[in-house]
Amino acid sequence: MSLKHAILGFLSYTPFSGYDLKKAFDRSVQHFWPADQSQIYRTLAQLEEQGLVTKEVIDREDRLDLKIYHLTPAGLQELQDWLSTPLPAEATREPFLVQVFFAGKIADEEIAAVIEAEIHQVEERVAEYEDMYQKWLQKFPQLENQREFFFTLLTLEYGLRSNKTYLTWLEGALQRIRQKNYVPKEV
Amino acid sequence: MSLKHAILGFLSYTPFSGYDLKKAFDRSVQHFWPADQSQIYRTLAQLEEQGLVTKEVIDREDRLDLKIYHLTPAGLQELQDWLSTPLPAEATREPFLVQVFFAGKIADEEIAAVIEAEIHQVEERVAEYEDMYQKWLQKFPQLENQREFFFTLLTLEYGLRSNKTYLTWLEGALQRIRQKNYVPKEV
DNA sequence: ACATCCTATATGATAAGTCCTATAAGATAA
DNA sequence: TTATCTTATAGGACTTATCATATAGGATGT
Repeated sequence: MSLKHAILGFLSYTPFSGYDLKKAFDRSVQHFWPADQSQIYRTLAQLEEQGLVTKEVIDREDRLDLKIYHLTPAGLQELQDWLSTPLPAEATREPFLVQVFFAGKIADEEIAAVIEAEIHQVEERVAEYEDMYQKWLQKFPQLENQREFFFTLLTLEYGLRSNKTYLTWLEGALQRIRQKNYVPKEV
Repeated sequence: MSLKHAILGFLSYTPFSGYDLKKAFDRSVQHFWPADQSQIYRTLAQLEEQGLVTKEVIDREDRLDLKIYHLTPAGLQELQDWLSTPLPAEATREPFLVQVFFAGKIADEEIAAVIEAEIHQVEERVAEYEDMYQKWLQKFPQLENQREFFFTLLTLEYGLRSNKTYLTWLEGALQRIRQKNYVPKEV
């Protein structure tokens, strides 16, 4: 489970409430590790049980208690162990490829429409990443901890590159379907 | 759930037993939709309840009963509806990117080793896909239903292209880490 | 004044998938 | 002969994640 380690990762920078963790996920790793709000709270409870984080309860009189989670030394150790251990080959699930795989069962115009819809989604994603990347590039020279942000930017760079490749493939596929050119390419 | 639709997809070609479905998954879509054996049986039971498949029980005397599943007209309709409906943007989970994202918390040599391990995995995958692709290319001219196989090959082509892009990114990242060059690139 | 949104935490139900194990018999290898 | 592999189906326990909903107060807008 990476959610656990992603939470430890965020807490390794600064303590967080569950609520702020959710916002941190949505702002940064959402594209490769989305996190459900309720799952964050449940995972925090687990991490506390395991002694990897501690809970600081802040009594705010009128308002609800605020719960701030802190990384423990054991938590930092667990994070670093996980970060430096290669993961077993994962199985990505890509339902869109399942659609393409069985597209022989529907008409060309139908699969073409599905591919077009996918192209629009990917184009939006690429534009969004491009935007994020430019913003980071501008901020970068003034940053302390450039090494830390380098890794953040690496993941964005991956998002950009992989989605651009994806887009190229999608566009090529669409073209070949429209031309009724069902002959595979030499790759 | 795509497993349901992938099963309907296979059954749209020919009836299958649960056991043979598992083999079909492992031979073809395993890289983008792996299927657990017990889940296949459970999903087949569900599909039968929903009237999308029918079960033919073959009594083989000494041996265990063999259960062959057939697609119903409703099953074919469900498959075609699903195939021609664009999917909502999915959230891919990529634990490796989580590792890279938080790699600032470990030493360069440690993250470099993790990246190297990933490179090896991806190289193997690319070699495997290249092999599969060449085999298909040779078979292709003699095939009937070239259009159907075109879509199969498209997914393989995607696997090749995306993994090659991934490899390029991994190698670039490794190089920059080794050179302690933490400056982002213009993308 | 009323509605809606934001902050903030949390539970119940369900879905999807994994892992382990059980059962049963034929085929193959050492 | 014994062990392992392949064929063949299936249930139990568990994990991970999602969705809906509940509670509670503050802030903002119309």
